Amino acid sequence: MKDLLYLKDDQIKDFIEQIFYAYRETYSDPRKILKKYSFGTAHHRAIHIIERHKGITISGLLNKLKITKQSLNRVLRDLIKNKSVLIKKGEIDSRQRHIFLNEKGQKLFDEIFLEQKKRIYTALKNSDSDSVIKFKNVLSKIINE
Amino acid sequence: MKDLLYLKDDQIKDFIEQIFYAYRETYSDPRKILKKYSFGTAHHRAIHIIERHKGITISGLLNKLKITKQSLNRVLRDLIKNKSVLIKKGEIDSRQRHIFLNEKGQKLFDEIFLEQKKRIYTALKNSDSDSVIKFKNVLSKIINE
DNA sequence: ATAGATATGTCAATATAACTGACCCAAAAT
DNA sequence: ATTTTGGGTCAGTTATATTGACATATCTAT
Repeated sequence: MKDLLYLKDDQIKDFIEQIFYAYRETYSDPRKILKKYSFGTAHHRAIHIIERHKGITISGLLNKLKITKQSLNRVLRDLIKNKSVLIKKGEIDSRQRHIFLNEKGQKLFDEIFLEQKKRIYTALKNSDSDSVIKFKNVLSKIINE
Repeated sequence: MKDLLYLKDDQIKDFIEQIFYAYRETYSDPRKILKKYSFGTAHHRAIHIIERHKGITISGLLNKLKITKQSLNRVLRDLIKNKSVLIKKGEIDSRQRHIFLNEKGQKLFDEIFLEQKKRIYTALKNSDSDSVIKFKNVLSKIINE
């Protein structure tokens, strides 16, 4: 058994602070781009998850975003109106809606991502692959509960 | 030169998604406690930074939180009213205000932290010390720009 | 001593993104 | 046939941020 010095409260407090900064900076980078389309971070988060989980259902998206369906509805309405997002009725279960980015939405995502990527890319480029793997592992553990 | 496979866009997109989850979960854990005191996450973030940077000035706090002074003012007013936070005039530069948690504020911080700590503690406990060091390093690089 | 810069405080209006609660319909599951 | 599930929507409210304008005290530099 190691001494677990790295589990000291101060270290944990630092992580809590750093996670806040990492999130804030990562998601504030593309705000100018979003503003061009009159979108905010709420739209960004939805677009991001839709791009990563193509065809996700409404309830699937709700589970990832952890917001109310009323909140999601407003965001999706904006994205649909803008023709960035496309909704398809489920073929198996026609109550369900499957959500996709269409061409316009994908272009918007790409533009956002290009901006947002810089920060992460630079950080990873200056780290070795073992660090990146371990970063990913710890991050996963923080999320998984 | 390695192949840098770990810098593929999909990996970066995953990180962007995971950083969002990590932040959201870490900061939503203590919401019930905050609600007892009629505080929200804005108060929480301020308390956290004040605890980690005792005696920080208003402008120092603004630089860390990256909000406007009007926003911070509302939060600080609540915390002062609640007697969780104490403001001292600067001795060297009396324009400055130094911000501290007083006993009540420290107790509140401790209560919040106890709840919030669980998630991080568990994640770190299940990682080796090398992983924790490397997690910290990559996280720092993400923040530093 | 005075002029300008800095640190902070505050009023007012507005924007964004979330919430609660109450309903509704259509389709699936029992 | 009834209940449950997936989704949609109206209305009102809350939390947290913004912009812009100004005010005051104190420090710095000339």
